[in-house]
Amino acid sequence: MPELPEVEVSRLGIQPYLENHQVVALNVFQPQLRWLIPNEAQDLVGETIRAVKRRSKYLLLESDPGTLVIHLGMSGNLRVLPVGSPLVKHDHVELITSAGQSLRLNDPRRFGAVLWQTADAPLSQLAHLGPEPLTEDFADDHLYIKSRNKKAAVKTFIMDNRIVVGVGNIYANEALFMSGIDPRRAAGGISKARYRLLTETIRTVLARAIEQGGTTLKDFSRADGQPGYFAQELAVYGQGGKPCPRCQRVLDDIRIGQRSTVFCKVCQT
DNA sequence: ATGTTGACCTGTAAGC
DNA sequence: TGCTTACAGGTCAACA
Repeated sequence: MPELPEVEVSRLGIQPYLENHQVVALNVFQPQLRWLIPNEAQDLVGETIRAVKRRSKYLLLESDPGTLVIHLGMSGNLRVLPVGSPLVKHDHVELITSAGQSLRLNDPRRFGAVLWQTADAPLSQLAHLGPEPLTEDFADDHLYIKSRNKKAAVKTFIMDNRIVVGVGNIYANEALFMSGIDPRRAAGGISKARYRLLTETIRTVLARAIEQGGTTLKDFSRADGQPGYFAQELAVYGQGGKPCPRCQRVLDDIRIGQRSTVFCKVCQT
């Protein structure tokens, strides 16, 4: 569900309620998410959350003894509510702060995760991630250099977290359309100039989506329950069979790596 | 090594 | 009205 913009919107929404606040309780109603929630996560109770950060699509609640790591998977959502608000179906975890707020993780499909990381036990999930697309680490020629001799489709390539993080299916489709690149092309056969354009497009589309509060397709919402408004700016995602916004030809809807891929055979080469 | 596929799980919509 | 199938924002392990 959430790609980088939606995770960042969630981070911005929960940060004021968590940062510099003490954790009073971590209540687990369903420990079996993507992985079993470790008992060590209870080490957060009694600690002060020093910072709320993000790496890739992982949210990081940092305290002195360790970091609570939250991933929203495909259907996860975070809300901040007053303590005692009624639980709803698929509320799996709640974190209660000394300010009387309850952070709720709701995740119908349970592909999300809650993990605990310490200096002694770094998480493998965070170990081999590529650069953050909205920082200097995502260099202009990074994609070009990494793609040489790669035969996989360029869409699969930019969705690979080892190459660059945070580009999920929505924004991969959008960025490739905006760059005029056919998503089926082998990553290794694309020019340096086109990768520079794609790099810039990935930066701008992600930043724009964050500005708009993310993309709400069905169930994503901000921590205050409000939807994001980027869905109305989507050019191709979910628009298969409709006219291309640029040339009016019918948009193709195919599968690449088991993910729906929408593109224009005229505008994307 | 690289590329591809199945698996995890629930909800919803479409087709018969 | 059912029942079955396909698909959905992600990622990881197991294969060829």
